[in-house]
Amino acid sequence: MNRQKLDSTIKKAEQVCERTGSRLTDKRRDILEILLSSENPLSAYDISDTYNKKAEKPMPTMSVYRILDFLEAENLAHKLSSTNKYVACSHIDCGHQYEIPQFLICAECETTSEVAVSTIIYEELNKLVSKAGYTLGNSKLELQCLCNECSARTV
Amino acid sequence: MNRQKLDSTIKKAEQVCERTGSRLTDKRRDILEILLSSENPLSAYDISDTYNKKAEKPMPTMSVYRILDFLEAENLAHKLSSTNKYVACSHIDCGHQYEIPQFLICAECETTSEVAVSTIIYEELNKLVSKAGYTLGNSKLELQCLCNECSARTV
DNA sequence: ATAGGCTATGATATATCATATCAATAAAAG
DNA sequence: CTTTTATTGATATGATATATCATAGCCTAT
Repeated sequence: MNRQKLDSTIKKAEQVCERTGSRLTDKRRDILEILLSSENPLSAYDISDTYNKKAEKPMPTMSVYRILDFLEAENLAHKLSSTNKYVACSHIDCGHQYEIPQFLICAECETTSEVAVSTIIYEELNKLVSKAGYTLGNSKLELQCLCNECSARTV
Repeated sequence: MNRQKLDSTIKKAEQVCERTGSRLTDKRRDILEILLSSENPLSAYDISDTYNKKAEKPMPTMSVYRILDFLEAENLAHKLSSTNKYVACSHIDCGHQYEIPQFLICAECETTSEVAVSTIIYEELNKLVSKAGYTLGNSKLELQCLCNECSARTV
């Protein structure tokens, strides 16, 4: 992500926080920037390593976890539970309504795309879930895939 | 799961292993039985605790992990990555073709149901995935839900 | 039957991921 | 400016998981 895009995304993120009455502090912004700048999902320890390489004052990983919790609560970041890693939300810019996010994760290189679940999938899932005696909650979908590059390599 | 059902499921599991040229050893069978007998998903450490309560000779958790890997490879068990817990496959008995398993996990009590993904969902997912430049791999779907009981309680 | 190879398990260490708790500091509100 | 609340730091610990090397059990062929 280039600097200009990054700045505008951060600005959007600040607005999101304003609306919920929370604050995007310097450290929170730094962590969000690290996520936005990364091609791939990062673990909490990856993030604190990255942060600490640049910062004068190191941040303990425990603070990173807290900040990640905050970013998740604001829907600015997501945790991928299949890999225990974190990504920035891809839709901060577009001020989207919150939908079920779906992650396509390359099993080889971990490249990850976030797309919204299509209405038809959502409806079908809902049917299935209620037939089984459950109510659908705030779910994320994580799909193990191969990206085209890795797919080509492994042929 | 009652004893009779359990025994017939284990027998099926043995056949599955025979077909792949692997062995369902005593310990592997014991672990599978623990999973089959449990209402809820269990962590590897839960499993070794359960095992060690009954066994004369305790099994180290590391062996449990190895056995879980084996059971997963044979599709006799699944790992739920959203909770880091393990469940027996619900479809050992029916000798099903392997399909995308979908887990409905109650966010309150962890009660879990396994259902197969409907064809329509599968097709829609495939479309989405290829449009995004990926190929769908061996995925599982995990949905955070509320079961009817917990749903009633929290109203 | 037994020697050799293969599979399965045990034992130990260590890596990785995450939460709890209490103290210190910074920001907001009165 | 001082009280209150939100944020961050520091330390300890818990929970989950892998790596590695050693040992034991089992198959198969001579």
